Amino acid sequence: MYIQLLKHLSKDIELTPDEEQEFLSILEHHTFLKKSLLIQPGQKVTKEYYVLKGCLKAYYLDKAGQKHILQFAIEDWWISDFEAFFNAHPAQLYVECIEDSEVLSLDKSVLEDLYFRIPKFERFFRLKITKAFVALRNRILSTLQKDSKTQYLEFCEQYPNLQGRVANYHIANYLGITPESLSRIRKGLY
Amino acid sequence: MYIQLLKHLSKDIELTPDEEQEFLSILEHHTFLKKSLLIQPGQKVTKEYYVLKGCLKAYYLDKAGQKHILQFAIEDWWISDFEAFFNAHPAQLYVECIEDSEVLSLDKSVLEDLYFRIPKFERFFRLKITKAFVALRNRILSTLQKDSKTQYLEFCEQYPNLQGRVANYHIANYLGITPESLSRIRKGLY
DNA sequence: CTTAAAAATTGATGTAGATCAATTCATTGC
DNA sequence: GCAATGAATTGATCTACATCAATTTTTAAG
Repeated sequence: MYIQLLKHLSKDIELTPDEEQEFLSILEHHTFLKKSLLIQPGQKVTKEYYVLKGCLKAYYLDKAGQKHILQFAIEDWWISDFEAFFNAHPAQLYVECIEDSEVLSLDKSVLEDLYFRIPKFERFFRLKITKAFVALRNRILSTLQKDSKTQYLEFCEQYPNLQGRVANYHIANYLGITPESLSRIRKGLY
Repeated sequence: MYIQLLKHLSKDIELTPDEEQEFLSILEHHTFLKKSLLIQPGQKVTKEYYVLKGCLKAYYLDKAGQKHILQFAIEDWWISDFEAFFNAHPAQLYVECIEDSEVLSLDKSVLEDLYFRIPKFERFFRLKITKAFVALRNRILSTLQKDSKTQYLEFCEQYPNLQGRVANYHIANYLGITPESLSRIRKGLY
């Protein structure tokens, strides 16, 4: 069942079968329908989610009512309002299913317990957050440096599994441009 | 001498005097003149730097020869090409002193040794990178959401110690706008 | 103090991408 | 299979900020 997740862990740390079992035992399995909200602004965020199946987005709704997508997540990705999760602040983001989805949830306090018992997991999540940091750094470099067309092409290259699966207006939103502009970019104008 | 740094550590972890000494013992002290390069593209990056005194910037030079500043660092900040440092890739960034500076360097392999001996330090750097991740997330949210004027005002609010100390054209570059535009923003136009 | 170099400002003009308003195309539920 | 709703496209116009070209102000070095 969770071979996928064990393989995911093994990319960064080596676990004994017992440790693997211990990790699996602290996860909870959930299924959600499309449009379900896993997180809403104001809520306490005690969980982060590993996607077994489906597709989700994390977005911010600004004062003017504009959505801004910060992250997508499909199979084998983690998603949450990480700011809120890490700092025990109220959520600022929505996390919503774009497709019917199946996820495993990991509770913060249970995880912190685990860190003390098996420091290897602290290492795992340090490495994970480090990669996320690098990805964001590169995203900022892109926005500073590249025009929208290049950013779109790089997005398609970097996330070939999202292109086609996620609506174009979502991608446009993620890239910080309008659906109209993205349409023209895809037509080869600009 | 390094009270500042010990205080910095104590914000996130509690150390015994022995552990504090052990940490200090693995650091190296350096002084650099303004314009010195601590890191250049292509180099191996084995160190991250804690700023005791002075001011530095980390920037990327794109194919068109344009600079893009990703980070400033003043007293009590860490700086490096973190992508290269974490992933043992060749540097993509320059790290350069904007002022004469005094830094402590921390070597990656020595640090990883330390993680095994004292897992508390793995925790410390996990928390550090987590905060850096959150800061980047908020920076992306800003660029998606806010006009240049708002971004500039927020920059001044968030880094009151940098505003005034760092040249405006550096700040403009960091924000991804031209010095001309920043000048007009500061004049109240736009 | 003087001069050169670096930084900031100002004005005129250009442009990528936004916005607004239809229109067409695709998907979903009945 | 047909509305109805959601998504994508197209065209006309607008705007925040870029670019280019001087000019002025500030800083630093001899």
